[in-house]
Amino acid sequence: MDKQQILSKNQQIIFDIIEKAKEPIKAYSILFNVQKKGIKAPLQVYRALDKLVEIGKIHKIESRNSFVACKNSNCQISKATAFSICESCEEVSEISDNKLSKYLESFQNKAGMKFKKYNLEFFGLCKKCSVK
Amino acid sequence: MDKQQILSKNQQIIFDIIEKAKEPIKAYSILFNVQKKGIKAPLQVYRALDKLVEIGKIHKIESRNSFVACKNSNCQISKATAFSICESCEEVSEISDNKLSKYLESFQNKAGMKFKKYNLEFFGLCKKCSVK
DNA sequence: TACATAATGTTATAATATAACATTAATTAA
DNA sequence: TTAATTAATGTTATATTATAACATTATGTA
Ligand SMILES: [Zn+2]
Ligand SMILES: [Zn+2]
Ligand SMILES: [Zn+2]
Ligand SMILES: [Zn+2]
Repeated sequence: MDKQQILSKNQQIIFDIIEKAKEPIKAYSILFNVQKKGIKAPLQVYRALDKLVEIGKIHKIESRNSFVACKNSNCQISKATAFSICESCEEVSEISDNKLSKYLESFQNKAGMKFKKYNLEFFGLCKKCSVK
Repeated sequence: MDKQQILSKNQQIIFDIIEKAKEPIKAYSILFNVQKKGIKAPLQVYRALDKLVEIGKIHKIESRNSFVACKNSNCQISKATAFSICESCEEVSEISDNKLSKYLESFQNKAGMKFKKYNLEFFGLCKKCSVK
């Protein structure tokens, strides 16, 4: 429940950038943004990203290779994530829907595999783009 | 409903390899496999992959950057896909579950965005790996 | 045939991500 | 409070994934 976590220097710098960004942001765009702060190598960015994903402060949008800050207090440490993605303007929102997450968390496939995690990405046109 | 489609030479070669593979296969692994058949450049592979995804003969496993043949006659032209992924052995299966797809196809988020497509990836341990 | 569209071939390069190894900082436990 | 352990950082090089740009050939259609 409690996501509180002390971030290291690089983790904090990189998290701040992702949180301030209004749209998903890519690793090398983050790298470009933090070079003035002394983070010079891709690996420094990727390590911070890995950790931030692990502790659920950010999520990776897999279909876009980009990252967003978590907007959802109950996506249990990044184990259950759902997003809507506009295929026109690329706007991404994290979906917070209790019924949906309950449904997916309890989903059992025929092979009886027990799931620990899921990621769901919906694609379509956002309201703005669908009137154009 | 009818996925029948005549494939071009490169598309057929690449589809055959993906279909024969028992596990998800990556673009450059496909490239390696088809070099003896005269397909020499990444772009030739990626173009065939794009087309095969578009017509629903294969799907991309986004979290793995790999491709599998569709095993499911009713995942309407790749618009609605769900997979289970074992985090230990990386086995991937396409989930075919009518209730799940009905549920997700009719899902409406709060922003009222109309979805045309979704992709869902479940992660866990397959039966084999969970007894280890 | 002629026109349009789809697919192919080719070279170069962009974008995304990790390996390997050395060093420093923070945490834990004797 | 020091030693041991673990987490984070720094750095260089390289691996992996994907697309741009342009020329050519094949296929479908009027
Ligand atoms: Zn979240
Ligand atoms: Zn939009
Ligand atoms: Zn399918
Ligand atoms: Zn397994």
